[in-house]
Amino acid sequence: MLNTEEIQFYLHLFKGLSISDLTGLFNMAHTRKIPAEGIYIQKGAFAPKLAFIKKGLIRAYHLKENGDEITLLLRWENQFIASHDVIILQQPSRFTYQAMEDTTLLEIDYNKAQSLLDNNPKLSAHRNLFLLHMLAESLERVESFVLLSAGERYLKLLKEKPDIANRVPDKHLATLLGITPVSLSRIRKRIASGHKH
Amino acid sequence: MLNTEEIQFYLHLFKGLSISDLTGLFNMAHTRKIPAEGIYIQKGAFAPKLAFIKKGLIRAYHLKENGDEITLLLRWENQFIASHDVIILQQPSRFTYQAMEDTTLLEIDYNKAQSLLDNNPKLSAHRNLFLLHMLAESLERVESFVLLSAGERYLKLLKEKPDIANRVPDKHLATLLGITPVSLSRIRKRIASGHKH
DNA sequence: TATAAAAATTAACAAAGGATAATTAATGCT
DNA sequence: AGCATTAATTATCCTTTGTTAATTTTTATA
Repeated sequence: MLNTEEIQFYLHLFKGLSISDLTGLFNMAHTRKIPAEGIYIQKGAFAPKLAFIKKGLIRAYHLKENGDEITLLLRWENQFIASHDVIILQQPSRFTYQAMEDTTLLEIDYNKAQSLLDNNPKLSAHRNLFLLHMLAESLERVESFVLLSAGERYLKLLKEKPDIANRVPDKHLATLLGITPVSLSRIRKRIASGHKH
Repeated sequence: MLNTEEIQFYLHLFKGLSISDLTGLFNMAHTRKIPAEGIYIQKGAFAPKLAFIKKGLIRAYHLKENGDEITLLLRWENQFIASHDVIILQQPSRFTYQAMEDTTLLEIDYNKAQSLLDNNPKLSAHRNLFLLHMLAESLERVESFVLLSAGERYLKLLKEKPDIANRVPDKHLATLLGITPVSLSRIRKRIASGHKH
């Protein structure tokens, strides 16, 4: 299922884990391909699945009554993606998860993975590190809303993920930053004209 | 160190844990009292400590160049408090943690706790649940910035923690919500005058 | 390449928010 | 209780953002 190159890659990514630790996980994983614009998790879905993004980009969005979409989350290659409603809150997903590009996932049943991780201290320790990392990410995003202006949040996003602007329409970046597409367009204009923010 | 009533309380709080699981943790914990206005973690501090708030309220804030304070976090009784800079990012705390009331903490050395948890699967599983819970909390706060207006965020805060308004000055609630105290005052006026949002 | 569709920009106006300062209210302290 | 300090509100003015709609640009596709 995995070739030598991939094994090397994952051993490096999950450093500290042995090949046998990894193979247990990979044996219960399967590859899933989502075409661009395809839906990975439908709003209302309740299947506890966790996926590693090998390639591509997934967007989670909320659908407003008037039909407008608000993007809550973008996840890309080498990140994990899951509905936190399903996994953490154990409720149907309030959001829809859509591929923005042709996307390849390594998908795993969360409950099965759980029991495997629970019985392997080394894997448990890694899960712990991953959770801490995701918590830090989320806290940093909260900070950006409290401490930064919309323009500063936009610049920060571009700095941290420069290719995002070529992979996701600005209108989705705008709602991700908590503003409207029109407002982001004005911010971009201000930035382009050398203005401070 | 703990009386029967407290043991009952903690067994219920950390349900699924045995008394022996708990005592191991409590034996390495010590009580710390912070008077109102006192500092728990100074900006720049690097001590890896984790505390359970038995009583009181802690505020984490950022100090701007002009002297203004921006509140990032409020934590109260029966919640854990730690500098995520120190614990997760392993860097000196960028924020100051200050008690808003006379506060009683059960404090533990994070590194010592870690090794104890690492060697006890039941405790590890609980740590995992706590991390998931904190992640959910943080994600929900991100959602509130993306999906709600400032007024809606304020009403949501009051609904989830009604006594907060009597325990923390509005100016701190304002910056916690990402707005200025003046703006919160206007929002309160709009709400009082029966307006929508 | 031509055409249709979607995205981005711009405009105009209204609403909300930020900055500053003055005023009023609440709180703390001796 | 009286006084000083701090918090909250209000006012003014200016900036930013939201809303809607028109226009331009880009992208996708026949």
